[in-house]
Amino acid sequence: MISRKFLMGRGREQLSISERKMIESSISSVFEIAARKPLVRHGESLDKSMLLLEGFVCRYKKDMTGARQAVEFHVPGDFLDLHGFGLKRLDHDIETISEAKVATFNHDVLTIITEQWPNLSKSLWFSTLLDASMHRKWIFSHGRLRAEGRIANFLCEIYVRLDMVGLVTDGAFHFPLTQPDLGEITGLTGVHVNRVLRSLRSQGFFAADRRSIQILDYEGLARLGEFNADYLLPPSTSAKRAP
Amino acid sequence: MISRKFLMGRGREQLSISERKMIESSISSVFEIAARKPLVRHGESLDKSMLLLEGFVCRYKKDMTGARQAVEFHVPGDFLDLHGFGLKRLDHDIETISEAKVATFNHDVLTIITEQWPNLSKSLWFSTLLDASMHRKWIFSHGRLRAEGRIANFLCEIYVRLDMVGLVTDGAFHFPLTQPDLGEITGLTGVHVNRVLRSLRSQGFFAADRRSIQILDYEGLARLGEFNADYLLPPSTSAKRAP
DNA sequence: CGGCTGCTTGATCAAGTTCAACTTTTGTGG
DNA sequence: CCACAAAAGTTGAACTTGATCAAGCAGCCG
Repeated sequence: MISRKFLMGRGREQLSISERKMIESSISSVFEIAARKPLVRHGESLDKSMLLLEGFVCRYKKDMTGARQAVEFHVPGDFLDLHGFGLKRLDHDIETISEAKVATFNHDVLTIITEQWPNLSKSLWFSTLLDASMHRKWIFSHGRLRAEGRIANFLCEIYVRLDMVGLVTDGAFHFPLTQPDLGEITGLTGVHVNRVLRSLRSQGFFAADRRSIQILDYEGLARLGEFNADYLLPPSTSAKRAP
Repeated sequence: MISRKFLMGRGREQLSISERKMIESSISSVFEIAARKPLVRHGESLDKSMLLLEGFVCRYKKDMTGARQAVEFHVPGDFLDLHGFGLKRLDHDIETISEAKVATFNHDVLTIITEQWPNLSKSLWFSTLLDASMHRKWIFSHGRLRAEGRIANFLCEIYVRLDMVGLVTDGAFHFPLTQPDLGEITGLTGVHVNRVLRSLRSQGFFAADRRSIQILDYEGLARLGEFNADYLLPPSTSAKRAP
């Protein structure tokens, strides 16, 4: 079922069988795309929205010099540009970080959902509210935390979000981000990310090999990064964290 | 009409007469509140949402030490906690900055709107998408701009948003924020805000008396703060900016 | 193989914080 | 309305964080 990870990561209301079927039948196409490719460019007009099925994707705003600030990091189960359904165009770019698999939903089908499927609509709205909640956490992180805290905070976020969609095994997960990527996310330079990562690694908070990370001390990272998963409103069945 | 500023600031779709009447009749109460008072505390469960009619309000996340990071600044016409309708509880606090006047909407009435008034629902959803868009601009500002740029950027934001709801006259507007307030918004200390403000003032970008600001060089501030009002998706009738 | 990108490390520099002191303004109670 | 306390505004000096500049090394892709 294509919507499975969406329901794991973003679903909070119970959906009926017919509602799930409606989601599945709303999909207009599924495609794969290589790493480091643009999915949406800011300002272009949109007539469909994309659900990420596999891989990692990031949204970016560019500064005057072309340097990028990431504004959201996406894991499987996330809609990538559902905001585009309401706004019709985006104020930022969307690009893959790893190779990815994506399902698309035409906006005219989403319009039918908003008109005839109130419970599903609410679920879509809810998903965009979660995006906003994640945005607020990033504002907090960038405004109040020092480099070490920001990085610890982001590691906690991705760990918890990947765990929600079943992509963490024994505290470890696939993590193909480069140090410059982390810099674009945390508002630091790649050089400084390098120094902080090493310090965190040497303190035993996590271990990393080429393309994956294992979290060794989630509690410690959460303390450093002042991280609390409540902002994700985790499904009530498991209000606990830190598996 | 109580929803007038909402329509000026957040309305993008044409609403019918009956839809406007529905909004007006959905209001359950209107109240006034003093400056520096809490409106919503994080985590508390919500059964109504508030529309700001007059005054300034801010949303905050607190760090470990109790220091606050503002995550959104609200002007008249903004819903303050519409996100609470979907999320049922907030991850942050909402507090008045000035004295304020607020209209409340019970969630059961909003539920009726989502079930029976698709066009109105979309308008409410759109308003929360604009909040997310503003959040993203703050992430960019905090992640990529230096102190001077961040402050210039915020001054542009508030100037444009207040202008949209008709609260700017000859480039001037009521502005009761203290320098520590600006620090909580921009992620800087009050001391540094002081130095930067003075530098901007002495360069002729704006003038300030006790409780108001007059923007003298919007273009210059926008350049400094890398500000572009597109992210607010201004009503198409006036895609122009910088009155 | 060659070149690009990322990773690593050191040295220097600049931005912004912290601490401290003092002045001005604002709000409150008598 | 005045006195006083609390908060905001201002300024300087020392200090810290992270950026910038620079250089060498290691993977990876074509």
